[in-house]
Amino acid sequence: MSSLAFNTLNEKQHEAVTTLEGPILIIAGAGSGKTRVITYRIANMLESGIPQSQILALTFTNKAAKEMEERVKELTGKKLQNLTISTFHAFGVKILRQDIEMLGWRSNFSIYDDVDRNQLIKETGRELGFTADALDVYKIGSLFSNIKIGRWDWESANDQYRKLYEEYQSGLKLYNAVDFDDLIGLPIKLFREFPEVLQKYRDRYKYIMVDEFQDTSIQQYLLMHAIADRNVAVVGDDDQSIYSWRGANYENILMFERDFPGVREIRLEQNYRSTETILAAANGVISNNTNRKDKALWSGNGSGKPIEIFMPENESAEADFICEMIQSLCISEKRSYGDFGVLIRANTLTRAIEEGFLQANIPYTVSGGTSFFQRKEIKDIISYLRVISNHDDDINLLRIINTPRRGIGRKTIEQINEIAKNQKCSLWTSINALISAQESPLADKMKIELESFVNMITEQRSLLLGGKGLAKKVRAMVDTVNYMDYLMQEYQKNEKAARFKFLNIEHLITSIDTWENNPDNFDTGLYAYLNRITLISRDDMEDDSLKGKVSLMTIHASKGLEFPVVFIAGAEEGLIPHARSLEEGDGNVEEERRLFYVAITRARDKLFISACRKRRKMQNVVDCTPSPFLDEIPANLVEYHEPQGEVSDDMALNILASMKNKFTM
DNA sequence: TTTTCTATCAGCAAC
DNA sequence: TGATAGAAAA
Repeated sequence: MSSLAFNTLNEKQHEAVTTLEGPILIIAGAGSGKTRVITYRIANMLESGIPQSQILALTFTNKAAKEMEERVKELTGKKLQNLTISTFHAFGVKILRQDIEMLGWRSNFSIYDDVDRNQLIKETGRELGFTADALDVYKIGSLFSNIKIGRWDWESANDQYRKLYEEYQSGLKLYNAVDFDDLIGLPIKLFREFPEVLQKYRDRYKYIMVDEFQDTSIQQYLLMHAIADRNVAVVGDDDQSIYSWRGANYENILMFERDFPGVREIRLEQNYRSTETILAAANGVISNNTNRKDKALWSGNGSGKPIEIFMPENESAEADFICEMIQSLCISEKRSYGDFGVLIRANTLTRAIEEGFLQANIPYTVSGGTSFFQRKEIKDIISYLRVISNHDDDINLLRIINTPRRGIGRKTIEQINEIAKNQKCSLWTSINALISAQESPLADKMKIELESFVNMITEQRSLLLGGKGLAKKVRAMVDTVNYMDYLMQEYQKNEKAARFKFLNIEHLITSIDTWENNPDNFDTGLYAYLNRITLISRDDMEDDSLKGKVSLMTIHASKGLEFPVVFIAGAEEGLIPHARSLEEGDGNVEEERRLFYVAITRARDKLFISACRKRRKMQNVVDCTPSPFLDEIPANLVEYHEPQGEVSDDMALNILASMKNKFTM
């Protein structure tokens, strides 16, 4: 008898969980128990005797992958050593580490994130003699990305950057590095050119699942399609497609039906998450979209409380409002801080709200934005590790060669670069050539500096690559390079900042420690660690730290999550829909609406929305209008709190007191 | 030649 | 507000 509690599934869910053979398309509305269906389905496969090694589940975020794995582990009580649950990108890395040598890279290649990529574009562009205004790396970066993911081609794009693109590509190869888009693109290339490699994967994976299918790009679809035989289950919801700017293409659903004949479609339409009020609001909004599959999402959770819309004077009043609400709900409804999610459209909006939290002493975590791993001090340390593991990684070498300051400045680097360019070699090789050259153009002093840098890296390499205890060794390395002294010196005038950065590094080392002591982790080497962290952009390093804290994040980052109480802050025209999306055409407005829909449907019990009347933008204060989407919420579900005009402090306190009263009843 | 200081510019979403 | 490029100072 199966130990799985199938009786807790509804009829449709049950169908999805027990249909293991053949292609299926699961249309899963918001809150319809999608994650549950996927985890039960995997557990069911395992119970039916399908070996772990044959199962491949692809997700969008690390968070989702991790959560899925944990839930399957709970359900089955098994060790999951051979089960592959990973993000598309992590799966790509896995393939490339195995076989990238066939494409001319070495298997210890570095993975460049956007910052690294833009840096490389800038360097390459300068060499090619682009002027500063033609070298908008942000734009060029996204152009290149769009080319790589197959959204644009050179016919339609701006040709003047074509040469730069080619140089950029050969730069990557020279430095033994790949960028994020390559993590999907190169495996496809590998499969095309070396069918025997593809066959390995086709032989292994017999059951494939894809989560958030509406957000997969054409390339990701192709990667999946290359491996898949016919037992493929894709799960998605076209109303929650919010990544078209990253190449998501909901026409993949049509392609899927074409490429896999006999698709069985299963619709999950019962929402288990939200109150009827919240769901009706969401449905009211999304029904304004023309381009969608019609759906009848319903909830049996009772009508619940009305949605409240506030119009604070400015962003700091908004922050105060959110803080007050959270604190009064903690008392009146015995909520804990972990019950709240505060959602925003753009990372720049976090500041005011964070300040509010700090002032009110409310514990919180921010995810997305300048994530932990994007912080300068963390990137520096990671750059050391990357150069230690891959000497030819020029971008990371440049980052650290003079950090902390070693007196190796622009002129010296130019000379190194010159040699590298002439010899078509990496900077590392070029430095070594300079050191051992008899007649060198460099001053002796510089030679000594460079030599000690090279020796330090080489020494660290032999230390870090052998044996156990990575965390300890990293700490020793940080000491060896005197990084802490460097911080103190650089931030003399701002001791707080220095202390903060100091702590971040401690944090990093602790996280390495927990990582290597995790019993589920069999490879605790440096490569494995670097492998893992390049793909983590959100701070899902410590799960337990999330408990008891208010979550502050972008709407994009909130996908797949839920909170008992949700605040949507900054619901203003120009933010949602974002001003940029209006410039680009009306398809984008529909995506903005879907984004707003995703935000609403994160809420279980109660939803607050706020739209400021004025907001600081850059240096000046701008008048704001509420988002037009607010009018699309049926009026009977909403309590509007109109602005009172200028409110004196006394009055504000009174209003607060009465609000608190209302919630203590 | 390298470091430090000052002025200027620009800001959507993420693996 | 932060990052970055160019100018002045060491």
